[in-house]
Amino acid sequence: MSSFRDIKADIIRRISGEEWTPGSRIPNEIDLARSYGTARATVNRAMAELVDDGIVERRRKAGTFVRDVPLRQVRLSIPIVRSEIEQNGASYRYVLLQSSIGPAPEWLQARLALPSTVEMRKLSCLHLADGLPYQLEDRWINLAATPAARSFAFDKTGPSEWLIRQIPFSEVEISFSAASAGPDEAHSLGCAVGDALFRIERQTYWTGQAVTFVRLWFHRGYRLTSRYGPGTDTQSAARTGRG
Amino acid sequence: MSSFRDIKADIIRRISGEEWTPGSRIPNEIDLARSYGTARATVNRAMAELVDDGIVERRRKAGTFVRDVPLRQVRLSIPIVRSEIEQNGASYRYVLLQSSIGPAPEWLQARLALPSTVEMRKLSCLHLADGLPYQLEDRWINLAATPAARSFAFDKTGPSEWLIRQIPFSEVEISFSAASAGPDEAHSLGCAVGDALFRIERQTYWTGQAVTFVRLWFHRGYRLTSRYGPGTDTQSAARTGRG
DNA sequence: TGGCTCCTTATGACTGGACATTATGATTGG
DNA sequence: CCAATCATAATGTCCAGTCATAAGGAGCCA
Repeated sequence: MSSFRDIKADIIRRISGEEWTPGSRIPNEIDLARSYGTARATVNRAMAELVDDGIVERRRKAGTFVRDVPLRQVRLSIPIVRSEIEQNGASYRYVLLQSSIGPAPEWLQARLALPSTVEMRKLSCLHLADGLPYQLEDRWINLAATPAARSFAFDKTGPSEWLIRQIPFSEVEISFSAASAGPDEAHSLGCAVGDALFRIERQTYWTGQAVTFVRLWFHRGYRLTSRYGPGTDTQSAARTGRG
Repeated sequence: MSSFRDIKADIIRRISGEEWTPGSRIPNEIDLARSYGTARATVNRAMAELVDDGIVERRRKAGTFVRDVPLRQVRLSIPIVRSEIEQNGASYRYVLLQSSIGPAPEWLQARLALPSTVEMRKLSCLHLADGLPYQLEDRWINLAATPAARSFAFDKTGPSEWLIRQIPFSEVEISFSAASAGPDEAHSLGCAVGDALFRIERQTYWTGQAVTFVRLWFHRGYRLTSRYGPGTDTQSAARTGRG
């Protein structure tokens, strides 16, 4: 009597024990179900998870194959900065630094494939943990896509929390990079000009239209951390690592 | 007649259409199955995916709830640097810069919770794309955990490709950060000292024991990019963005 | 008020069956 | 020898039912 978890674990064991080697084909569901003494659906569920974990590949008619190189993937949960700070046991504070309405800068028009006439709300916000600068948020919101953003104040809570409720199921492109702090970033985040900062950029689309672009500058020493493995469900956490 | 995909899409539609608002409870599986004219298992499968996507939360006896704030998560596939380069249409070249055997430095002993007597293989490798430095790999391998690493040459292929076959199903902690290039990094990657570089650090455990630690320094301007959304399966790609 | 037990309810898992879908590989025809 | 065709084998999905599991909540008792 095996659960789908037992079956999954057993298959991983047999792969790591080199009984089934990378590239090779493993028995079909019917045979496996017989050998484990379960229904085929149970084997199928175990297999579906192995596919999801990037350990095997399946093709109809062809069969199930051990991936030549196991696909290493992390699931990162991108936290709302407020929760991230509060989960670290620090007090959260939000400051709106700057707010204006106008056309998008040229690089942003190009990046989001926007017509040059589009008006955008530009915001600069600072998120603080225990009074120390934690994240600087440079945000542009397309007013043609979310007109409600024209008049909303954004003086109490950041635009991220507001936007996530306006457009919960958007298409997102996110990118991680490193960049040197310019004068503005250095001033806001309390670091030196030229310091290496971790940066996330995210552009959000809703029904094909660009809704918002954000550039998040994290404080010096920030790291985004995640654990993963075959057994454990992947969890991620952000650590400040200040000092 | 609805498939689990139809059901999933319909539920997303009803949440985004504010029929079911964040925090509220949605009907139980039996009622939903009746209303969609399917078996409960089909509704269950749709729900399981919604949980996986971070859109709803489920608790036995309590029911299924629309998450107050949808969990934004990205699935990043961490590419083998060789494939990453070749997929970008560039030629891959590998150079072993330095190799030695000795005790682990103190910071690494602390970080991996190793006894100070442990011997490690230390490697420095450079991965090039079209002849340009792409990634600098500083690698430590615990020889007590993988004795075979003592004598392997690592002159043709990098240790990552070798290790992934030795220990395919390991527990991993991965972290992303930004750091300034020191003299070594600047020299190897052909950038200036102090340049902001994107950095990945990864420590790998096998049956509770630390096997290897690696610090990957990416060339200036590197970004790790991923797209995700409710419909699309998440895909990730790395772009060099040189220039 | 506070804490304990126990019933109930909703999800989670599994069964043994069925039909749908597809890509493969063999067969056939030019 | 190549290309089109087709049977088939494997996965993918679904059904109707059963049993397992966890936790909310009512009721009880101190």
